Amino acid sequence: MEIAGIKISHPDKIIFPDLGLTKGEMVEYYEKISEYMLPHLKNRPLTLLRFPDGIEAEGFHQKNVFDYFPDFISRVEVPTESGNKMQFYCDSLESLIYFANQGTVSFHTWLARQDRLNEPDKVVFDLDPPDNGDFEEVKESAQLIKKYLRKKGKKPQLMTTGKTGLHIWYPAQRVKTFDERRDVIKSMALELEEMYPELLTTEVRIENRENKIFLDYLRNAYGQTSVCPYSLRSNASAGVATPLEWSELSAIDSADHYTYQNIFRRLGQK
DNA sequence: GCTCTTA
DNA sequence: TAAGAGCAACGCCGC
DNA sequence: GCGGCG
Ligand SMILES: [Mn+2]
Ligand SMILES: [Mn+2]
Repeated sequence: MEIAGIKISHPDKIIFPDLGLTKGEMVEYYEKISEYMLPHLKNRPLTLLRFPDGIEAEGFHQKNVFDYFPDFISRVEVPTESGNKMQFYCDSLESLIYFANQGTVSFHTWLARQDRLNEPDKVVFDLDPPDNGDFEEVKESAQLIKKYLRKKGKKPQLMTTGKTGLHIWYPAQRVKTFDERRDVIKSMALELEEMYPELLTTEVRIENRENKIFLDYLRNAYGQTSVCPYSLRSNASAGVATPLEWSELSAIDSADHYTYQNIFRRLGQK
């Protein structure tokens, strides 16, 4: 098996046991989704979530390039607390298929692009419901946050994460650093928590969240990542992070409404 | 998935 | 020859 | 400075 010039190893290996979904099928998924996904990946440093032995085995995160990565993988030097690291991004079908063949199930991207690492072009509010949380409350929270952001003149967008939560994000001009945006973003999150105290919490410590939805505004910082649109997720249903129109939200009953199995039906009809 | 270390 | 380890640590928060 | 968190 060969896709985009990449020789696919062990195409019959099972990656998602509950669905019987194989590595070959996963790679084909990323080939088919590439026209939708690549624009979101382009120029954004990445964290790969790799499960070479399937999602029920131990996986690992990867953010630094391995020596054996081929030359066509685009590199970017990233300053960190512990020194400069050579990281990478995905800007072609070839690299997307290469990463998938490496056992990558999920792609998590920066909110800033490779050429200006400290100036985000997106602001994200990540809604993380508690274990056994009610998805209807996540939907309600998303609508309330949408209304709040619109009142502030923003253009909030919606995405299912493919697991249990939703993302609400809006585009930003690359004129401020993460640090320069932090105070405003944090005060919006705190105000939302104050407006809807039954629904939302910004408590970092789980034991203080009282089973409310964690309004995770902390993604909006240097070096942090969140799941990329159209990435598969490492859950049994092979959920897909799916951008939605706001009008579609009422008809959705879970964050993994769209999956490997039905995402192309949706994209076909759009 | 792949490499490197150690046995 | 094979088994086992490593592969993210970073940035933030609140204490 | 440290543990917790994603
Ligand atoms: Mn989340
Ligand atoms: Mn989160």
